[in-house]
Amino acid sequence: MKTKIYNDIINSLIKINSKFNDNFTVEIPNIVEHGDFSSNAALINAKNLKMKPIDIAQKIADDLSKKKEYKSVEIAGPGFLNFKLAYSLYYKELQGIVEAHDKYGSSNYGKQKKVLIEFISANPTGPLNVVSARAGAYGDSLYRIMNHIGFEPFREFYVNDAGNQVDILAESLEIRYRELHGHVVEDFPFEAYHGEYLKDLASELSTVEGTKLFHMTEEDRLERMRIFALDAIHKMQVNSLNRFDVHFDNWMSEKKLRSEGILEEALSYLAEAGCTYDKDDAVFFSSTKFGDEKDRVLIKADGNPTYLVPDIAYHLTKYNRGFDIIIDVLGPDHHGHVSKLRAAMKALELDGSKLEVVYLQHINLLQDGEVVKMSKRAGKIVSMDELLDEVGKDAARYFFINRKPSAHLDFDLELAKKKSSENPVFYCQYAYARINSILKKAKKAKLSLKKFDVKNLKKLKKIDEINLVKKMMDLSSILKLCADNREPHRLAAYVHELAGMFHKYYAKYKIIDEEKAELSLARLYLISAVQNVISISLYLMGISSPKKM
RNA sequence: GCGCCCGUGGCUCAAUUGGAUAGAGCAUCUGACUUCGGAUCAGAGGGUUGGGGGUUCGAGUCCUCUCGGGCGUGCCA
Repeated sequence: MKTKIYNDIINSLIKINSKFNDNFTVEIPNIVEHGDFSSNAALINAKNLKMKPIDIAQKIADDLSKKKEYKSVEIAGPGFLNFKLAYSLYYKELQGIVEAHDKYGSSNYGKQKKVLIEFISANPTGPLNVVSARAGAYGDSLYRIMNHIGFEPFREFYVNDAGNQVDILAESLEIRYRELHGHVVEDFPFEAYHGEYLKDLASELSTVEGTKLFHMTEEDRLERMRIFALDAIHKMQVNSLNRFDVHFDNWMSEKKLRSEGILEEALSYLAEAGCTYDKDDAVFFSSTKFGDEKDRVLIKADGNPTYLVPDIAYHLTKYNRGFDIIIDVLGPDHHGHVSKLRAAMKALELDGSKLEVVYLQHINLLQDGEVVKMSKRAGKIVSMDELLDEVGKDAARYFFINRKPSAHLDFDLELAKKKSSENPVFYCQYAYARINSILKKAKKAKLSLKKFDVKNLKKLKKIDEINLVKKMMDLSSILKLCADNREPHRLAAYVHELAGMFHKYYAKYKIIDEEKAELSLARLYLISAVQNVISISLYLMGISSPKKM
C-alpha cells in the first residue's frame, strides 16, 4: 500500500515537472491525526523544483484527492502530505491476512539470497551458558525472519574441537577420573575447567570403562578422554538447544577442517599472495598492509598454528560455499580479532562487504540487585538449562530478543523467575489465548465464520477497528527492518503493541452480540486476523502461542 | 595511548534509519468486574535524550569537541 501511494505521488510530480527527486518516503505517522500515511515528498523536492514546499504539496493534494481510494489528502506543518484512505482498502487487506494464514507477511523480498548465520559457536568444553542463550535466541530468530521473507538462510555452529583448550579439557577430565578412583589430587590446576559437570562425566566414563584407562599409555588415555568429553558435551549442548527450540543446519568441526588440509590451503594462499614471512622461528602474516596495527603470528615458534589460522580457513570455506551474505554473531570481546580476520580476507582478495559481524553485548546477571560474576574457569556460570528451568523457553527467548544486539543486557534473575504480568511475553500470549477463547464461545453461540460473507466487513466502522488492521499491515515492513538491520528486537516491540491494541479493543467493545449477528461475525473475523498475526510474530521469535494459559 | 560499543523519566528499554507533540513496561498514585478470560482496561505524575558547538525546512539519530561506563589492543582461544 505504501508503494501504491509512492507511485501515485510520482505520477503527480511528473505532471508538475520532470526534474523531481524520487528520494522521498511514505510512512505511517506516529500520530493518528496525521492520517493513515504521510509523505515528505514536497519537502524533499522544494530545492529541485524551486518551489515552496507548501505549493508543491498543494498541487499533489489537488491531483490525488480526485482519486476515490483517497478519503482525504491534507497538507500539514511545513509541507507534509497526510493521506486518509477509503475503508474498503482496509477490508480487502484484512481479508488477505486471514486468507494468507501463517504465510501472512511472507514475501520474496530476500530474492533467495543465501545467508550464512554463524552463532553461539561456544567452546565444546562445558554446558551452554546464558551468553549462548542470548546468541541462540538472536540467531535463530533472525533465521526465522529471513526465511519468512524470501532469503535462504543457513544456521551454523562452529565447534572449536581442536587446539589447546581441548587438551585442557582432557586433562581436567583425567583429574576428575583419578579423584573418582581414589587418587588424591592436591592442587587442581588454575587453568583447568572447574565445573561440576566434569565430575559427572568422569563417573559416566567409569561406568563405561571402569579402571581400564589406567592401563593405557598417557597419550592414549588422554585421547580417549578427549573424544569422550567432546562427544558428551556436544550432546549436552544439543540437548539444551533443543529445549530452547534453537536448531542448526550444520555443525562445523575445526578438527575436520584441519584433517581436510584446509588450514594448509589457507596458508598457502596467503603465502602465494606474498603476505607471509618468517621471523624468530615463527611465520607472520603481514596484516599491516591491510590496515592492521601490527603483523600477526600464524605459526608459532613451536610449530603449532595460532587460532587465527583455522579461523581464516573457516571463513575461506564460508566464501567458497557461495553465500551472498555471511553473518558472524560474536561476543564483544572479539572485535579485536575481527580486524585481523578482515585483513586476511583482503589479502585473499575476497569481498569484505559480504562479511558482517554482529556484536552481542554482555549480559549482567543480577541477583538481589547485585551483579553475579561469571567465570568459566571457576565454574560459576549460570547455564542455559538452569535458565530454562527457572523462566521457561518462551520468557527467556522474549527477554533476549526484546533488546537490540548492541545493547548491554541486565538480566534480573529474580524478576525473570516471576511468572506474572511483569513479564511482557505473557501479555502477548494472553491476547492470543483470549481470542481463542472468544472464538470458542462464538461457536457455542452458533456464530460461525465459515458462513461469513466478507462483504459484511463494512460493518467494521470504528476507528479502533481500522487501526487494528493498519497495525497488522505493518508486519511485512517490520520484518524487512528486522532482516535488513539484523535486529529482530523490533518484532518483539511490534507484537507487544499489537497485543496491547487488541486488549484495549476488547475492553471497549463487545465482540459477541447475539442481537447483531453480522457485526459480531465481522468482529470475530477481525480478531481472528489479529490472532493470526500474533501467532506468526511469536513463532518467528521461537515463542509458542498457547490456546489456554 | 590507540580502536570498537554504549549513555534517553526512579529502573529496564523503544523510537519505521534525518520527520511533526521523544514512546512502552516496571515502580508510584487514582479508578473499573453480576457481562466475551482482571495475566486486562481507563487515568495521573515523572524528560534540557550525559554536556558544548556545528550541518538544515527539521537532530535522540549525522559531523566535531568533551565527560562518564564497558570491551579490546597475546607466539591464549
